[in-house]
Amino acid sequence: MLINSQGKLSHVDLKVTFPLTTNNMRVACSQCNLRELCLAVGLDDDDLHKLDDLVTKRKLKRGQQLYRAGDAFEAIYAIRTGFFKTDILTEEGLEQVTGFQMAGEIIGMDGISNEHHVCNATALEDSEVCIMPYDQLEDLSRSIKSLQQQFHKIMSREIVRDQSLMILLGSMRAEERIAAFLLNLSQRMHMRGYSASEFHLRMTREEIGSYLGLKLETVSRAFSKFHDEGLIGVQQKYIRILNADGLRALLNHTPS
Amino acid sequence: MLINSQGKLSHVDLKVTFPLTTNNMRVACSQCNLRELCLAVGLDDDDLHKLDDLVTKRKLKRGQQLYRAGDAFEAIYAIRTGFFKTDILTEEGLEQVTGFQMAGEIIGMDGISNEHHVCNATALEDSEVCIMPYDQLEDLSRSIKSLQQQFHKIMSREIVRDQSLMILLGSMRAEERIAAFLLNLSQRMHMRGYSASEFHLRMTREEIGSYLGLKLETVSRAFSKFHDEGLIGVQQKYIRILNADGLRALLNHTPS
DNA sequence: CGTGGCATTGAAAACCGTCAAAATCCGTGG
DNA sequence: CCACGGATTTTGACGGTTTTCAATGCCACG
Repeated sequence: MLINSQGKLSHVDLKVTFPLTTNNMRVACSQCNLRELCLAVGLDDDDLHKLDDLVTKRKLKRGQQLYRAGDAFEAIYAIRTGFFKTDILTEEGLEQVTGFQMAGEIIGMDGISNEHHVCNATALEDSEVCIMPYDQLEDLSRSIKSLQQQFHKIMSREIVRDQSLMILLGSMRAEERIAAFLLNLSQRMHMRGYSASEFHLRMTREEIGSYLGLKLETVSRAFSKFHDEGLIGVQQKYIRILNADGLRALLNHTPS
Repeated sequence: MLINSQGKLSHVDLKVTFPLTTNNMRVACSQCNLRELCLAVGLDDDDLHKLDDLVTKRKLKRGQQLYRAGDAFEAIYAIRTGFFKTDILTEEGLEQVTGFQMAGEIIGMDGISNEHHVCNATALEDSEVCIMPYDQLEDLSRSIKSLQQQFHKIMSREIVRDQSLMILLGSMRAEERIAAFLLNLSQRMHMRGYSASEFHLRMTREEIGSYLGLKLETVSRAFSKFHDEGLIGVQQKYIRILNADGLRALLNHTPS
């Protein structure tokens, strides 16, 4: 039974996801309840089993890194459970968070271009990933058209996601960014069957700020302001969305 | 002979690039002097000809749009000559530039994810593109491994590029952003055989500002300041890089 | 029960945006 | 070829937003 780390039962249809082979590092895409989010979209049973054959899994403790900038690129990863951040160390030694990823999302594609990863991927809670060796995935996607298409869509989606963030960073004020961030998190939790209206942040204020191009104090102040206005409940990392429309309203009319 | 729109001769090895077929919309990747930047990297002659067969070309006048947000996604495009911008209209009706693209670069991959383009692509000078119908390209890349690999690398490079811009937008000050922008342009001109130290900007101050998350006045002020400091020469859109190391120095030590 | 990381809050300063006016450029048409 | 008009750019003064610096408080964890 899929339980997230808060002990909250997911709404999605859940089945015990046992390995299909004797090797307990194996995992079956065909049995995975995240397959509609993942590379497995659109694959028939036969092809799903071929995908199964190249996937292994790995558990990570909170704080562990899945890969680091500079590591040779060998695989892309599908998050089965848990929560990750990706970040880059700038030349001045500052950390910049480039994304937060949750179950069903694919990470590591930054490494394809020069065969080395350009960012770090760190588990922000105990997590489990599917490892998909890239050369095998390439081979398989030449023989399975729908796998090829899905892979391309996932890469393209990453491009589009990055562009949304560029717009956020390039054109929104601090409070707009934070409202957008909360609404985005809320929606992604909801898509995965969790409550859209209350959740635990897995990251610090500093990591949120780094992601949004703001200082941690600014993030904290915006949370406090939203709290005072009755838009959200804030108790440290526990967030309740009390007035989602109110948050959305902050995004629409440009105040200036 | 490849002449750019300023009449400046490119340094790269140049040949007359005649169409290989009677259809003068055809164009030969095998004869293209940009093939080392494009999808054709790593293809042998035989495979190059297969790629030739699916490529057509199109000319655009300055100001014409190659595709618009919402258009059905049909093809990706390699820029043969000219200069483009991609931008998105935000919900509030503000334009946000997401990139400037020049010869040898591939655009349109944002459309793969939902089969519609999410941004507009506009020629900033008279330009010519290679049209690569996406379904045919997918088919071909299933039969040519090196084409598949190159295509994946190009998509990944786009992801990495977007992440660099996220870092710029998230962690740099106005003058750092503009120094980085000028150095990036300079380097890309140089890679294409043009002078790294003098070039014409194809875009307005407002478009630069939109791209960098700044207002046009801030861009103008930074140009003036760099000019006063002897780092660059500025005459409207004509830019000379007088002290590239000085510009780079602005990026390294964080002033605060 | 203390310790250290994390978060909150305040005050002051820096940075960039806004508004406004003038200058320059470019394309067009006379 | 030159004059005109609109778009673009430059520059200044001011104000708002966010950062910076600093101090305090909170919580989780050993």
